[in-house]
Amino acid sequence: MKADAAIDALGALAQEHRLALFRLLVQAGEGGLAAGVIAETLGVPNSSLSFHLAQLREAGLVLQERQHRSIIYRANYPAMNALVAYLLENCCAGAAACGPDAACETPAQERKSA
Amino acid sequence: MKADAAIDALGALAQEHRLALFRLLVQAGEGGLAAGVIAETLGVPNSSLSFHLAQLREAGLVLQERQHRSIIYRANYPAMNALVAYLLENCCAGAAACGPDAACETPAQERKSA
DNA sequence: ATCTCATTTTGATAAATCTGGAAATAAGAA
DNA sequence: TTCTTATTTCCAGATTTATCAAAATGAGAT
Repeated sequence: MKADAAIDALGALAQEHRLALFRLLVQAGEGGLAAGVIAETLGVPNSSLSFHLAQLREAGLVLQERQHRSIIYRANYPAMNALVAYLLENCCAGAAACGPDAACETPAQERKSA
Repeated sequence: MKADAAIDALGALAQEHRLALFRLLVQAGEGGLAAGVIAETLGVPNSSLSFHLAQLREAGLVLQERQHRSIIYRANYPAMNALVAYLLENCCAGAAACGPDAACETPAQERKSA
């Protein structure tokens, strides 16, 4: 992952409605949710929600697919994984000094290849 | 972690210089780096860097400590861990459907308690 | 073809953010 | 104290972002 992509993704998540929206999709799983359902769940006007969905989609964090009359959105898990990996890259220069709270313990290192 | 804190952290990271700065500190490890060293490394004017350091500090992502004439900044690893955990919370509603690229495999779940 | 529902685009306004020089502050050195 | 170095605060302007009603689009249903 390149810096620009990470900035886009982080910026997309750094907003009240979009963060709630993304977490909603993350928790919804592979089935995803229709735009209208999301708007109602979050209590956001359709036009605003559409704007935020577009931001997340342009950032690569969500995928969209038409299903009958609705458009289904779902979280792009690999993209989220790549973002986390980017943040933790080369954490602590590999030093053992990272400690248990350092976020760069073994699981995080594995995440790099995801 | 609450939504507001996560938004602050994500917003702090969603900027070219701050993302480079944070990653620099993450890779620098517990020793941290002086503000001046960071400014020179990133090629950013002092006043701008100070602004960005303050953003990251207010978001809780970096810690500062005076050392002689310099002020040393270092990454707040537990805060970063909490942010990642917040994003992955209740991923896929615990369904096995997450798959290998779902970012919510076992290591991610462990992250929640960090 | 027409009707209806679901979603997106438009457009205008309001609010927040980034930038960097100059001045101010903080703390050790001479 | 005075000098020097390190960092932050102030300021103004330029850029980006959020909001949402209204109009436009898209795709089944009748």
